[in-house]
Amino acid sequence: MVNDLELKRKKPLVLEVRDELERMILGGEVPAGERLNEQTLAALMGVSRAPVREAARSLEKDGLVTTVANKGVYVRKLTLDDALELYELRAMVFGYLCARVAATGDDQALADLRASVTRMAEAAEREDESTYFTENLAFHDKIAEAADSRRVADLYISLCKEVRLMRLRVLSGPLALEVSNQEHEAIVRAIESGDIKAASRAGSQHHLNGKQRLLGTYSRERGAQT
Amino acid sequence: MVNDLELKRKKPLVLEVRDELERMILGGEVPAGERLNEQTLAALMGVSRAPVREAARSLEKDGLVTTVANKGVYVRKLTLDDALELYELRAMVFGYLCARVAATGDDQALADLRASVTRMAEAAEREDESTYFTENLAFHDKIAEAADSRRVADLYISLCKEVRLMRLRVLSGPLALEVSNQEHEAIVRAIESGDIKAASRAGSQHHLNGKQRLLGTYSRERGAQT
DNA sequence: CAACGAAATAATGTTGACAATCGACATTTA
DNA sequence: TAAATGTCGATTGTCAACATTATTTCGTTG
Repeated sequence: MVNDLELKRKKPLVLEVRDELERMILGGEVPAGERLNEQTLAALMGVSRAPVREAARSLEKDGLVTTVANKGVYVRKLTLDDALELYELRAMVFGYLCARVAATGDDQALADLRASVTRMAEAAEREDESTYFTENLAFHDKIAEAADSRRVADLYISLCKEVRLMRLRVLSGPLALEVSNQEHEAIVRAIESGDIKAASRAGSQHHLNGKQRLLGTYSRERGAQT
Repeated sequence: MVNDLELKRKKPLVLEVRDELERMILGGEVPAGERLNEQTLAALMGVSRAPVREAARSLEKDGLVTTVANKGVYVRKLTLDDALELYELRAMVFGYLCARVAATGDDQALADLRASVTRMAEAAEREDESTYFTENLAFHDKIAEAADSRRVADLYISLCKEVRLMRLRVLSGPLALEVSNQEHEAIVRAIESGDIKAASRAGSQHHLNGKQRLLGTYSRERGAQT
């Protein structure tokens, strides 16, 4: 029975640990630059050091931590320049993904994307930033999946997590949500029309605009500080 | 018992194992699709299973192997479509790297690149494919380094290794070497002139041309077979 | 009192052993 | 005979102990 299998879902231990560590890092429970102590974490989760070690190495491949030989693994600390580079890289990769979806996209995936944009529009209307944030992540994941290119999709998802290390709040204020979702709308429209180049451009532009929003946020903060 | 590996223990053991595995895979000693047996490899290198395991996980992040739970790690087998995607992805990333070098490149790096192109020209003249192959890899690595963006450079180098999984010989014949190096020449010239967009275009085009050469190779082989 | 160095401490790196899991083969049964 | 099931062997997953390396502490010395 299917239900039985789902009930006793037994993910490999290392994946459990990995997800927990990722949650702690992206959730901000452990600050950037902090060292992850293997045996402390192992004791905390009630497992041995081996799975923790392996999970940490797995996170390294996603760029969330950096490993220093004989010293340990540290939560990666991004500089502004690092973040800007990530935005540009993401823009390229996302443009590629959008182009692929436009070229090969099936109707089901397209309908999902449409529905997602609608939900985000509603969340933006309500100024519900939390819901918008979650749905926004899901929207981008959907495009990555629909592009049917595991290698590139994994890369893109990894880049998105990496950016989240900075714990930015560039999408705040009702106007920002509105503007951001208009870009989503443009992406979906380009994909629907099957215009590959337009889809690529719309996808890239979305993250390049995000980069500009980030720069705006920083210069504003800097102006407020001084 | 003392072993060769134990003597040169300057580098972390896992890196030694990693490099050895990578050499075996890229060198074609273990065929694509083959499973890597942990304890066999451990015994072969005179170490325990843990470093082998960790090295294998490290190779997974570079896309050289895939891991199946409770079954083991397998040398990744690329389809033609996979390879074509990799070429496009590489083209984007390499274009970005070239643009960065053009924007920030220091004179020393530029001189190195020039010298590298000269050496490749000489190798092409002699029809020395082996030397050209090695120098070609070094040339691309140099650009990745000079771009001063560890994250993207690592990605690019990783993508190049991944492509090598297919063990293609698209660069064979004196004409191919000549043409390929003309593209290198164009890249260096664009970088020297500081023209960022031209550098990006030249870099991308280089790998897109490589993709076309690959397609040509395949259709020719297919034609010969049938 | 500052500076150097050695011992103590704590962390990671490595190892071999044990447990869990999967695939293959043999056995049973309808 | 063929399908279902039980058992076995091999391999990965996990663990606790040991070795090595980095850091800290504290005493000695100039």
